[in-house]
Amino acid sequence: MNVPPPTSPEDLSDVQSGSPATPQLVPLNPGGGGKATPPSKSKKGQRMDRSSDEYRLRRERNNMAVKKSRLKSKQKAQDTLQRVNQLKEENERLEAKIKLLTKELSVLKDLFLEHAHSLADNVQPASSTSGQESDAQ
Amino acid sequence: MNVPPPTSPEDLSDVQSGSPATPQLVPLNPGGGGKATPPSKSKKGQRMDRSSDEYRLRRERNNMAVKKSRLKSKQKAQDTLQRVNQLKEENERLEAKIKLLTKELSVLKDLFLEHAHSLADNVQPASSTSGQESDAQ
DNA sequence: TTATATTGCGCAATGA
DNA sequence: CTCATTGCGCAATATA
Repeated sequence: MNVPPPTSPEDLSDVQSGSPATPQLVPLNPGGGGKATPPSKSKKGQRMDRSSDEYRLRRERNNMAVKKSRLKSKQKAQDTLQRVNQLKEENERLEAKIKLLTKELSVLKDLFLEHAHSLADNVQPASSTSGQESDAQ
Repeated sequence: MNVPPPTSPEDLSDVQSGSPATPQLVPLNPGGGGKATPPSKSKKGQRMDRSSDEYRLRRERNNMAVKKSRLKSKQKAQDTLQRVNQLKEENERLEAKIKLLTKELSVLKDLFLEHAHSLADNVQPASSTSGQESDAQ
């Protein structure tokens, strides 16, 4: 994802002032040769001067983009966290409901058993006293 | 948690040196005032030279700490994401169970009604033909 | 006060 | 080319 300076990390120096105005910048020449603003400006391939307004503009834009991206990232993280809480709540709700339903079922089954006994006492002697059932996974 | 420079966001820095030999120096004078470097040598209180080995050491350590901290942060985020999936799964499981229980309940209730009708036909003439019930929230 | 942990920010390389 | 991401270093803070 990131490639550390493969051959030579030439950059450096900047340090600018945060508030006032003293962007007195540094010269910094590329090769040392004469070409300052040659005819064919191949602005690519070169590290570009930090003084160039082209450079400054690009930097500022990137800074904005970075800020935006990070904000977005942070937002997403927060949303995810919120989602966790939401899901936890819903989980509790569901478990409560399960508990309720289970209890209701239990009551009905008991009634059934009771009734079965009545029937047994009245019409049938006794065969098997089972009223169990298994729970599904 | 964090306190963004309320009055002046002075920061800006950077300058990463790829090569060991770098900076020649950056004076950096306070503004004008009187106490710049008080009588004795209070190595603190000032911005410290970037060439000091003390400085370099501190920087390197901080860089390590930053790296560590960010790694940790990233880990946590990932865990949170995983937690979301886990909760979503459990939620589905619970909903399935609810569905099952609801169905079971429905069956039992129908049996009850059926039975009730039988009883009515056998022992009781007829009172009310209602077999409705409401569902609890 | 010192040491480490967090956080915001700019830079540059790289991905889209 | 422009914008979005991401690793990294710096410095200001926050914690310990």
